[in-house]
Parts: sequence; C-alpha cells; structure tokens
Amino acid sequence: MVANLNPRALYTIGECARRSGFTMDTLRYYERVGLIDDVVRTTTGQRRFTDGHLEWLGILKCLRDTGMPIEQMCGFAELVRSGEHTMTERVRLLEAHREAVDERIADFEAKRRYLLGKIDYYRSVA
Amino acid sequence: MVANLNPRALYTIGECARRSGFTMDTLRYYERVGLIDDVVRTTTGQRRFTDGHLEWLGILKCLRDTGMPIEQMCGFAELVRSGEHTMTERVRLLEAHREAVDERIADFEAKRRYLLGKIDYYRSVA
DNA sequence: CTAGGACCTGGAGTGGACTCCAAGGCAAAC
DNA sequence: GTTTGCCTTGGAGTCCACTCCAGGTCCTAG
Repeated sequence: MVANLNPRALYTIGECARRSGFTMDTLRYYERVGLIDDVVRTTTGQRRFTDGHLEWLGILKCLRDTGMPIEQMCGFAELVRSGEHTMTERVRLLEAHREAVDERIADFEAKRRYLLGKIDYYRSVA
Repeated sequence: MVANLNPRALYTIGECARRSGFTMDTLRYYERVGLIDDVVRTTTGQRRFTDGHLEWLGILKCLRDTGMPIEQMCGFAELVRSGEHTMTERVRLLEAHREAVDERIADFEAKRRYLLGKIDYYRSVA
C-alpha cells in the first residue's frame, strides 16, 4: 500500500502529500480537525510525517473515498487515540461502514443496469 | 420504475416530489437550471408534472446518484431537447458515464477489500 | 551570498448542490 | 366561509470539504 517503506524516515509535508495522494492543504486541514495526530515539528516549526502517518492516511483515504464524512472519521480517529480497549468499537464502526459501502455498490450496480437499458434503448431508436 | 403509471395524469409539485424522490425545492431548482422542461402551469401559476416528467426524473436520479455533476446533466438535457438527431451523441455521453460508473464500482470494491483487511486485523488483535 | 523553492500561520473564499425563508396566493375540507 | 395546508417567487443561507491567500520564515543549490 505504501511504496518505499523506510522505517524511521521522516517526510516533509510535500513529500507526504506526494506519497499519500492528499494535498498539503488537506493534510494541514486534517491535522487541524484532529484526523492526524502526533505530527512532530522541526525546531523551525516544519512538520515531519512518518510511515505510521502514511499508513493512517491510507485508511483515511479509503474511508473518505468510500463516502465517510469527516465527522465520522474524526470519531474513528478518536477511538484509535483512546487505545487498545476500543478495538471492538472500531470493528463495529468499520463493519457498519462496510455495510454502507456494500449498499452503495449494490445501488451503483442497479443504476448501471438502468443506464445500460437506456443506452440500448437509445441505440435501438438511433 | 414508476408506480401507478396513469397516462394524462397531472401531478402537483408535492406529488411529483413524493413519486420521484426529489424534494420540491430540488424540482424547482432543476427546472430553473434547465434540467426539467415543459412544466405546464395552472391558470393560477401552479406547476403540473406529467408521467413523462417522472420518467425523465428517473433518469436524472440515476445520473445524479451515480455522480454525474449537474452541469453534465444539463448537457444531456440539452441533447434531449435538440431532438432525434442527437441520439448517437446521447449514447456517447451515457456510455462515457457508464464507464465512469464502472471505474467507480471497481474502486469501491477495491476499497471494500482493504476495509475487510482492516476489520480482520482489528479483530485479530482485539 | 543569494535566488528560488518549500514551508509556516490564520483566516477568508470557493464550488457544488441544494435548502430555507418571507410574504403572499390558492385549494379542499368541514 | 374560514381554516389548514399546498403552492408561488426571488433571493439569501447552508453545508461540506476543501482551497487559496498574504505575508512571512526557512532551506538548499549554485
């Protein structure tokens, strides 16, 4: 999932953006709203991200791209912050989301069929 | 797709909303931006929708729910307005959209698998 | 040493798609 | 005939998720 994994490496925000697929602005925004934690800073204030962050960003990307709203992602982030004892709760949340994704896929497939029908119809009268 | 089809029937905007799944506000908005045409009015100015509109709204719903932006839907509506000679162009547009939908579905399925992996992982450490 | 690029902050602005509102007209039920 | 509810308009407001900006600092290649 993450290319060139190099433990202990530190990435600038630009590099992290390039590797995660988020923009720098989005990364700063996510940090601000509490979706990204423990970003260390250089003595001059620049952010440094780790491979752990990249892994976490992979999860966020998955959740975001499958339609989870920021607020819910914040809830998940909060669970992760809270420690090991939230594991079952995390599973519950992800399971619920997976179900939502399944429904979404089913809906898309139904709409895809409808679309094919329309296309056939247009072809038949063209 | 449309229940209780009753040719020549006329529906108030409220009834049309109920049957189409759009809100009244959205219907008015769609009319305003040119997504819905030929809405007749009573002498007192109230809109009356037909089964033809409901059918068209079914298409719009499909396109919207599969992620087509309003502007593109307007383009499609324009083709439909322009008459029979735009059939191949309509097919082209819908085909392109179907491909986008296919990609979207594939992406969702990949993310779904990723999610399942995460859930398994969380379960394993819980 | 200096030019150019990467990074910082707080806050304002954007885009898309609605969604709501006030102030009023009209319709159907009782 | 009046109350209750549905409908009208133009325009303003909302929400989400960024995205951009100004004005400044910092880093690095030559």
